[in-house]
Amino acid sequence: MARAKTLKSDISIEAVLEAALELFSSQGYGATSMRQIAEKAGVSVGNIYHHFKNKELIFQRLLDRYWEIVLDPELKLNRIFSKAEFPDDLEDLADAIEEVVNNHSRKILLIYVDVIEFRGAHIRKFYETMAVRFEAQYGKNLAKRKKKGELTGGDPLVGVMLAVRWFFYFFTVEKSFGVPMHFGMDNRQAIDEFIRIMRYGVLPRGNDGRQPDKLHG
Amino acid sequence: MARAKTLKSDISIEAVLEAALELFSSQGYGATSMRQIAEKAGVSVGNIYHHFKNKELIFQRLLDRYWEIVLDPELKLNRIFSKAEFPDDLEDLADAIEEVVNNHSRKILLIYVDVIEFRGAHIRKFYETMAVRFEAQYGKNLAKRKKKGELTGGDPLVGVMLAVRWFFYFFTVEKSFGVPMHFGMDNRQAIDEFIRIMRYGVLPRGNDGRQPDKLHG
DNA sequence: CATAACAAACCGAACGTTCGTTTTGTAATT
DNA sequence: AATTACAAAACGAACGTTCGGTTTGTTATG
Repeated sequence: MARAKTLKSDISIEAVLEAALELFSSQGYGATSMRQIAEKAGVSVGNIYHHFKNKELIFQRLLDRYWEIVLDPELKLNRIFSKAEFPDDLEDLADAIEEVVNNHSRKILLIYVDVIEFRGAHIRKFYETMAVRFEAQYGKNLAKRKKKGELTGGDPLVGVMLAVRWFFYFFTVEKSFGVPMHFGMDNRQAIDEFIRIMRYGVLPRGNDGRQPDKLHG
Repeated sequence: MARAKTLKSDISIEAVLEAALELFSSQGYGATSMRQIAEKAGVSVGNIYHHFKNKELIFQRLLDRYWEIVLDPELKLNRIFSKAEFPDDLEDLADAIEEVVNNHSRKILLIYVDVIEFRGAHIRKFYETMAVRFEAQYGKNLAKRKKKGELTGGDPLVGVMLAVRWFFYFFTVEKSFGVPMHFGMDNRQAIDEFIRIMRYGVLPRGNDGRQPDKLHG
């Protein structure tokens, strides 16, 4: 099959996916009709079914695209991961995550749609394998730094994951929940505070007489 | 109007709200029909409209109930807030938040439904006033402790809000996203690590040569 | 090069249902 | 008798998917 046909298909498929992304992320999955998608994409309902077997496969495809993006080694965020310089990379992590959230906020909303309407069926694997992915990227280097006394506490991998997950969530609330400055300050300031807390904690250093490895109370 | 009529009404209203909560939190708002709610509640569609003007008011009512719960001064979590003992109260905060999330996970999912289907219209106020509420509870005591050198860094109120919001999010992912142990460890362990990081940070204390108030890089 | 056959892209109506809300009653309570 | 709780049918739509075509692009053939 030659190029013109492929091109026509690709254009229609892309229009359908784009329309569906906009509608699913602003109405939910079940409340979005195929007619709405068709109208928004500028194609017929029959044509959608020519390219996609059913509605759920459209949804699945959109989420798969998001996983492709966030797992792409060329993504700025993943390049920071591969350098494994935590906690020195916290500022860079925050910036890169803000960029991902700003560029892909609608796809991120699909995660919540999935949680509600599919009980997380299409996102489970990504979250279940999260710890393993971070271990693969940061494990070696963190172990080395811990051994050299450059990091303290328990498993430093938790620090990485906490920071990353938190930044994703924070920027999503700011952008998609419609509550900018929900910490009572602008993003930059809030991120600086988070980073400080993650690096140094909230308890003073030096003459506080408390041991870092002793749990309180 | 006397008691028997009120009782009948209350029973029906409660059944409708309970049915709607289950359906909205597992299907989304737009994909849940009034006939489904009626059937699940064991009443007629007409009867729902007798008690509620329209579908959205049911949804609104459910969220209002959640705000009532989380803002109730008698709630264990709010009693911890009122004592304002951060960061000593971190363990208690985590426990109380886990309890809220476990008891009200469906209502919490409505927040995400609102973000997607109503662009956060019914939840905005709660998040917008978050910082102010924390300031009212913790502001005075944190300022005192900071002045006495018991806390370090910038605004300690950020530490409280970070902890609380993070705990809510973490437990929600564990419970409602269907990915228990998504940090590669059980809840208890993960929470212990978070608390340690929030108190002491990930950088060692003592001979690290870095000043806590100096931003990195 | 022109043409016919073929395959894929595309369309819109139809199938068998379902929807939010209103209307018109009945039953129960006051 | 008046009011409230409740039910079921009706109003004016809308839905996921299939079906029976039409249109467009490609390939094979003379």
